[in-house]
Amino acid sequence: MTDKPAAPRPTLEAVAARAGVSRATVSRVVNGGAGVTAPLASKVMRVVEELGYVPNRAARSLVTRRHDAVAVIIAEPETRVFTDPFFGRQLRGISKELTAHDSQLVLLLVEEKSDYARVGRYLAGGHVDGALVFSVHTQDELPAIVRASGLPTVFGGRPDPVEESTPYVDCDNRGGAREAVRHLLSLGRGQVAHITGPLDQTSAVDRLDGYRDVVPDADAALIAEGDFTPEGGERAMRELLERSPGLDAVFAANDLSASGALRVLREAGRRVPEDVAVIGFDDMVPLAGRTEPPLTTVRQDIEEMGRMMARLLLRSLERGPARGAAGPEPEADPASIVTPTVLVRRTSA
Amino acid sequence: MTDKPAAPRPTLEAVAARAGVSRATVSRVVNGGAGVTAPLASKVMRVVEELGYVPNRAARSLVTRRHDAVAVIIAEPETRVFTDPFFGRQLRGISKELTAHDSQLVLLLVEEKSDYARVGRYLAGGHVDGALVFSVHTQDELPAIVRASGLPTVFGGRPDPVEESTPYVDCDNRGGAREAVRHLLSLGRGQVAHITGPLDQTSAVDRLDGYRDVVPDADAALIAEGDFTPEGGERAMRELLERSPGLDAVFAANDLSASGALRVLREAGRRVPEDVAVIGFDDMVPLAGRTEPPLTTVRQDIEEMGRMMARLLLRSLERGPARGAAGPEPEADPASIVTPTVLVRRTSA
DNA sequence: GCGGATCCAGAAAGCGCTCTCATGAACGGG
DNA sequence: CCCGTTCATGAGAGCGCTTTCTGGATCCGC
Repeated sequence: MTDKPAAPRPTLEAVAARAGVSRATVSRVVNGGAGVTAPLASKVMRVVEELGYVPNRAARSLVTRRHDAVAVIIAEPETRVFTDPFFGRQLRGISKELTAHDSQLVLLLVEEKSDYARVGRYLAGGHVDGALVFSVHTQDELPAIVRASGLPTVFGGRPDPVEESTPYVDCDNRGGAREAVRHLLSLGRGQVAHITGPLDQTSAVDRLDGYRDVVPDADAALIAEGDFTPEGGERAMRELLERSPGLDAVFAANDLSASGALRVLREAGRRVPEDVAVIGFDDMVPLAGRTEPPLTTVRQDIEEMGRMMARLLLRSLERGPARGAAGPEPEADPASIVTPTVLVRRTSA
Repeated sequence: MTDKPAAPRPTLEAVAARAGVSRATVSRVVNGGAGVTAPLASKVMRVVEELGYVPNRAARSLVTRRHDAVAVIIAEPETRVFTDPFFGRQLRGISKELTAHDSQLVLLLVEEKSDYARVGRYLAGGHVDGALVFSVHTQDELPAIVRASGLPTVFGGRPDPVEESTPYVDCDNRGGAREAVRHLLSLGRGQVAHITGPLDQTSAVDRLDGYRDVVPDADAALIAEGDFTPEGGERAMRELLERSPGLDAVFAANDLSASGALRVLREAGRRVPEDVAVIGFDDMVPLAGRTEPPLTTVRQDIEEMGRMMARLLLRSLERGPARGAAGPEPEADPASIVTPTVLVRRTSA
């Protein structure tokens, strides 16, 4: 009838008593064992094992002021978040890196502006050691809110404007776009159109810039604004066909728009790639390989980007969070990272 | 030159001093203000506001033994995790619900069996109040490990075997499958084939069972094993075409396999839906609406399932975690929830 | 108008841990 | 063989908070 009295988890005290040493010694052993003689250390370890002792994180961070936890903030109102495996892949990279450093991942999903205050409060509350923030919209208030917390931060995707103090990790949107357009040119296409993404996102702007780098004198009629959705891609493609019936290639700012473009081209009786070559961006799984025809696209290593974000953050944490001016070697802030992209050739171009 | 001395966050003590009351009073106000006279309370609140006081969670949980945090454990070796927006959508539902209850979401991504021990340790370490676990494989050790922690838990997807003590939330896989197959029958199809998922996952088994419920006497040649991937779907479809050339309908266990089946059917010169009707499962965005032709499929409300998992867990937390036998009203454990599915008709069937 | 019940506020004891500091043993040099 | 070091260990303070317990004021009924 009487249950076990809820098996109280063993404390440092308990381990110390059982091993016949002081709490301080057990603490030292648990934290790496520096300055404890081997025989004593192994004795303590045995007791730790035996009792199944696990340190109480709350007690520990109360005194160390470290939490071994970082917040991952994903702010995306509805669209894209998780429609697209993008964030998932990124999370995976982050998780791997954090786990390796014995840090926890606290996930904060933000959907509405009204959540911003909550996030700010949480960060200011000092429950985590740092933050990884996904902010893709220009003129977003989130970066400022996060900065106000004073927490070491790394952005995913280039924020706008860029602040020297907070590094970011992004793929080479501009370079990837250039490569895509150059490839279309190398195929002998003379009228390369571009379907942009929503231009309030830096990635969309950068891809457009890359396109312009290669065809600086492109007719404005060859550029149509999309929104990273299949429907937007369809709309843009229809526009383009009307304005520039002679086009023979399309570079879409992402795979989703490209899939929409593909559909419209098919309906219009244009063969891909014979009449019109198409290239997307992202190499989105499982979409890109399953379109009709399979999509040539620019791939970014999303998981690796996540891992880099975490690595960057952890490194700045090691150097002590927000160290004052007293720090001996200023040791430059870790710089932002731009990862390379690679053109994946399939059938559409 | 001299930086501000790192602006120490105000403590309860500071607020108390400033408001001219004791720490205890401030604590009471911060935690709801029960038993404090209105004028005093509002005075304290003003100071809290003024100083931007945020309680230190570590200190609080040290004494309350609550953490206002829930672990979300996603165990999927490579495949599917985040290739598929499934978990992302689920996370969103969970996040919304937890946020509303002021709880944190600690994400634990598990890739290999070797990570299981780490998870077990983390849970046993008592850093979270409960756990939400995604466990779809039969005979997986994870459920046992999680149960060993003694933490209140809710599973996502029916675990196998089911334990009375830990509820789960799943969609009505079997019922959804039945509806799909019945729909095919109602279209006048007489030879309905089935491409299964990997049969070590309960969802795949349940969908197969649903298929069998409707066509109990189906020829074994009409069933081919897939693995929830497009490639598996292609393989299975080819097999089926060879074994049962007369088939006129296919129910694929998920949209990904259905997309593979579609491709093989097209190559084989079978028109969809005229010659062969096809139905998938999941209503996976953005795939299902973009296949050729658009896929008829069984939709499950993933986000809602996530929200329900969180709600179930929070409810059992409110009733006190792992209350002993002394609890006055046993108040039945929250029961598992099976959410309904809905058939989404597009073009393929 | 007095005694007892009621209620609000404060004092103080920890929660489990880390870390500084003091202590004493072991050691080596003169 | 003694003294100054060095180094491993233990004692104890305290991180910021909640919560019991207690004191004192207020209120009610008789």
